[in-house]
Amino acid sequence: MAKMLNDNLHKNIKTFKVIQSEVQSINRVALSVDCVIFGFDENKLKVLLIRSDLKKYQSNWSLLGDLVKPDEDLDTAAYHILKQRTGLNDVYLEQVHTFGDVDRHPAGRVVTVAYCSLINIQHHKLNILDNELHWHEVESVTDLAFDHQKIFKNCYAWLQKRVQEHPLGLSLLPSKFSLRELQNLYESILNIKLDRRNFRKKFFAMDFLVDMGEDEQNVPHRPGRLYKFDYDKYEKKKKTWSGIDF
Amino acid sequence: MAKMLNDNLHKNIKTFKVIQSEVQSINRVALSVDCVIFGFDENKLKVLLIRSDLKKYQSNWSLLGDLVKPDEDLDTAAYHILKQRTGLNDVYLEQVHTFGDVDRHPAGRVVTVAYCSLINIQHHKLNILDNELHWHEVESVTDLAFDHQKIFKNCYAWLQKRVQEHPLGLSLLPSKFSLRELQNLYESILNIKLDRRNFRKKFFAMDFLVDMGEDEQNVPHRPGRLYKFDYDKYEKKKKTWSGIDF
DNA sequence: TAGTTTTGTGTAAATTTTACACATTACTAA
DNA sequence: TTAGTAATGTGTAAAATTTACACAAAACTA
Repeated sequence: MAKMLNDNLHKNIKTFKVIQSEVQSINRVALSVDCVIFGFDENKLKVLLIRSDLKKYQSNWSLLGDLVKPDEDLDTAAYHILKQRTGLNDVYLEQVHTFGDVDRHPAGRVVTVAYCSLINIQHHKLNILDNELHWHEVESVTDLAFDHQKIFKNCYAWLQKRVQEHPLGLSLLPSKFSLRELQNLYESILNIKLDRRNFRKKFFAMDFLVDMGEDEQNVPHRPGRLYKFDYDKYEKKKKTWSGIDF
Repeated sequence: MAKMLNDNLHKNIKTFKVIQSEVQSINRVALSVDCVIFGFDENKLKVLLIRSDLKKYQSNWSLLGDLVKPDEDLDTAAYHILKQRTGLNDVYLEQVHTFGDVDRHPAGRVVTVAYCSLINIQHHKLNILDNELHWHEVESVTDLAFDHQKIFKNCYAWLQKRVQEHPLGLSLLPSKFSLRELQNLYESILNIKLDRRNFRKKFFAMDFLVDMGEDEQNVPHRPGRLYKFDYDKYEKKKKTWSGIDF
């Protein structure tokens, strides 16, 4: 019995060493994170891009990314990029997909984890002019560097789907917003027109909007009422069953 | 002008070399794929697990995974695992999430990309007894090795959501199935009871079921009609707008 | 003060979802 | 053969949700 335990122990140690050597040796790849940072301005959905490191003076834009350090969690690495580029702290960030085709990057095997982030475009302004950063309308994003066009397309599709089932889209607006702003947001993201009365009815029925008792300022027309979104209430009510439908 | 081009060229080459050295040197991690393989048998949703490599004789199960080779695409690596473990070729496989916390694996930094796979449990039978593989009811899956419990939980939740909006669940059934089997499947995955008449009405209304003109065999009661799912039709009709609802 | 633009509101029709029961079929066991 | 069992197959009425649609009021502009 003691022998058997001993055997097992040796076997375990041996197996562990095999795994450890595999992990430490040749079977390793470079890992990066790329952030698709969405913003909303002038009633347009926009994405933050940077001039590609490579071919710096050609017209190739790319997503904001960086290599993941060996002592850095994936999510942390993505947050770092956001912090560094936008100066923002509490942003909506969600992992979307990992792209790992062998030949996706010219510098060798680099696997990249794509994140989507949604920020209120008013809140930063900084760190933009310094660098080679620019906001681009999503419709006009073409010819990104590497496989970034594919990554972007994937993330944009993800957003269009996600925004219908989760209130993440509201991260693109100021914390106080009018129903018109909200509707414009959805219309821009989804690229559709919605009926104004039905849109309101829908959102009021969800019962997550809190009337702020204030109206819009400085609009050249009748000002609309301002609301905020009650995330706590949403978290409590979150539904798991939406019905089979495809 | 020629000088400027030359400068740019040098700058590009320099930048490229910096990136290349970063990619090739220290900033690398081991990468694995882990497959959550779902099956459906005896009206239960099941998952295929293997005894952990480490602690081989303790009761620790783990997901099926392997390191990704430097010349292997991620999806390919996941397919390899399925092929190797189940002998199956054309299985439903989809990437779900990447787990990359620094300390998630005892053997060092290993980032893992989780895939979900859905297979028809009848079709393999093979490669099971040879190894330390077993089908486990999803409800009784606890204490998986490493962070596999977390990965499994994430993938199971993903399946419950995904199955409501996409017909991937049908991959768990034989190609010809009765409506009872289909309903049992949904009830098991979602852990709910559904009204039989409304369930039928729903599926017939979707209009993707093709009547095979055959009935069930060897059932100890009145046999039900067999149908298959028309994937081509589904692909054409796929909806993008499901309505804002959360 | 007239014109422009946008807000805020309700209702009727159509569609979808829900709840619910009974006759029929095939097998099993006495 | 027959009674019992277990599942199939089917329809309808009520409730809830979604859709289409128009006009008065508010704020600004010229």
